[in-house]
Amino acid sequence: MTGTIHIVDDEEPIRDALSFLFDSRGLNARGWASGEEFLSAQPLADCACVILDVRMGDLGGPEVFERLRAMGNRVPVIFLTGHADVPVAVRTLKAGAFDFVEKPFNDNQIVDLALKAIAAHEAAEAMAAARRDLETRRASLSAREEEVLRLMLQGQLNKQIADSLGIAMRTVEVHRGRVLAKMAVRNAVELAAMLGGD
Amino acid sequence: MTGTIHIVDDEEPIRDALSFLFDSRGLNARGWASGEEFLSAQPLADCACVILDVRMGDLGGPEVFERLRAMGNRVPVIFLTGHADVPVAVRTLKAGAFDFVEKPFNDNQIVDLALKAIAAHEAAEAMAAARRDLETRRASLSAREEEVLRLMLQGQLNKQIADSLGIAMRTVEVHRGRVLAKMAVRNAVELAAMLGGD
DNA sequence: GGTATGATTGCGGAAACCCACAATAGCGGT
DNA sequence: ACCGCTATTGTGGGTTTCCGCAATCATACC
Repeated sequence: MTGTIHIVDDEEPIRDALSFLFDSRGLNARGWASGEEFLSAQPLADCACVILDVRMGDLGGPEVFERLRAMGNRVPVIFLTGHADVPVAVRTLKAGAFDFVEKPFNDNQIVDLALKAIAAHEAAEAMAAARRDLETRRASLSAREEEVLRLMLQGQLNKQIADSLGIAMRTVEVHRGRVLAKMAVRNAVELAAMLGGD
Repeated sequence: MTGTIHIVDDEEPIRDALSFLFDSRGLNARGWASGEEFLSAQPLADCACVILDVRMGDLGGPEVFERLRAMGNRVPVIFLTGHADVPVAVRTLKAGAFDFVEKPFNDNQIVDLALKAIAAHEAAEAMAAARRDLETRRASLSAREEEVLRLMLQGQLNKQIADSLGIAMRTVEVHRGRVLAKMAVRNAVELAAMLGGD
């Protein structure tokens, strides 16, 4: 496992307890006393998981969560709360939080949750990386090539594509060849299998 | 919009208020005084949306939800609760509930939520129906045809598939043709676009 | 024993795909 | 004017797909 578990809570005893807990399980953890402190500690590249207290001084957990997402960070977030705040729980979960736990929490449960979050995120990251790779490749296509790609994915024959675009079949063949090369696949089937119906 | 909005709550005033509310918006709604009553009113085929109170006599909302899911019903469920029960909210949302609302609720909010739930479910249903259609078709393939299908999706040529399976290319061609026919597509690209990397 | 289903293979051919080589043309930047 | 990039089209040819016609074989079921 790579990355650090970041604990953001304004109560030092909680931070210390969680830090100690994760350390004792061989997990790399670090505490922060406020949302501002955590967020300004850029870069947050080594985030494996973030544990956020809901109620903190200026910046509450949900706000920190929102800012993380706003800056494109997809790290899994587990909320801790000492108050039975259902609307906040619902909102954060629907916004993509991994879990929402009431204090006092169970040690094993929290560790388990963090591990699950990290595992799920890593799996999602692998998928996302593959997807980004495809997107990057696809972005390198010229406008015409992109058009041809779309029609290819609809299962159209070169001749039909040529008619749709009002160009010669030979031209379509050339575009098609370039598309396959740029997308790093050997044939249209592989391409369609990766891109699906997008 | 098709189907009825089912309201399951042991408090008659709430049922009546919600029924009246939905009726006044031109939505078809019906109330039930208990989970048992609702569940035993088979078939539940015309469910567009279910609104469940969390705490009810014998069978609580979460249990009703669980049973619905256990019997394969994917209808969107909105929970209502009079008590700030965070763990239940978290559990039900993670189990796929559409939303979790605290009483007292806002009339417009509830209607809006129900409409959103129904719209989302209908969209999901359309996707699921297409998927089921594919699954059904795929299930009609013979074992050999399924093998050939898999290798086709990997972008392998007939010759390579023939080598992989240790059979003649002509045989692969026959299987391939039958696969395309049974899956109701015109070529391998269409097939791959629908099935993706499955 | 008869029948049905599915796997297997061959022959031959039309249509489609893929590509190397070659050429023309427009557009934007130096 | 020259260069780089892209679109465009043609010729020719090897490869692959798709399919009709025909046949053999095994398994399972009546």
